[in-house]
Amino acid sequence: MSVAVAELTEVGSSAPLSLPAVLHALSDPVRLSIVSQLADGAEHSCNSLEVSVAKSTCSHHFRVLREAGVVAQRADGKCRLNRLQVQALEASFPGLLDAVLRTSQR
Amino acid sequence: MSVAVAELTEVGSSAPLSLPAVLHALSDPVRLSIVSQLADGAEHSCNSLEVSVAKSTCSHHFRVLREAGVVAQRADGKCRLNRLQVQALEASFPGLLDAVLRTSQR
DNA sequence: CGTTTAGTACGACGAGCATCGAACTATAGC
DNA sequence: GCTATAGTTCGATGCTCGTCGTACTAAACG
Repeated sequence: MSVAVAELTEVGSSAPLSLPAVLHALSDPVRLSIVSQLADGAEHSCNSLEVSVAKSTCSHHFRVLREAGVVAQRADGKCRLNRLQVQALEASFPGLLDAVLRTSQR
Repeated sequence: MSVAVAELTEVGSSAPLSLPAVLHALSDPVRLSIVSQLADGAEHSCNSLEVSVAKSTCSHHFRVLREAGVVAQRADGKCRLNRLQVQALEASFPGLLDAVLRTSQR
């Protein structure tokens, strides 16, 4: 079982982006909090975010977000920098991210 | 086991409306299809909608949608008429329903 | 090289979910 | 009253999910 080459440098930029998958990714409070903290447009490492779960659980949530195409991850030294896939989401589901962020950030 | 009185006339108009719950309700393809078919603003009975699952499964999905505050149900003769809770959703999560419907209806 | 730091992968566990068929309730029509 | 129609409720089943601890990988720092 070989791993896609792209996964080593950049993940999350070429998925079909299914609406149910995106909605499911956003339907968990922890993941919603992550997305909310990523909404400043900057890149954040995993542990620079405030999450209330164990490290492995956090990694799991990032994977769900990645596989749904909500976030992208980039290796930087010993950190992984995450950022919201704003443009891709906006292209597939215009207005959705804004609507979610507007109410979850409050 | 007594049933709440309100359930016989009207359900779904006084819930706190949690964003994760709404997103979860919308994250299932069958429920997304139901919501999409309800998007004309009219009331539809359960079996007037095109769903690909058994009657009991359909009933289950309507319950999830109801409990999340996405739809409301009203008894009418031997039918239950369902309608989208457009105003309540718009009040709590402005733009969300539009964003979801715009892409799921296509 | 050894150690710390950042994150992933792997089971494991318990809870929840989508699905079904069958039984039940209630309304409508004959 | 009987029957058909419309939904709900009730297990049961199998899958998925969120959570955790532990083990692992890889980069940085001494």
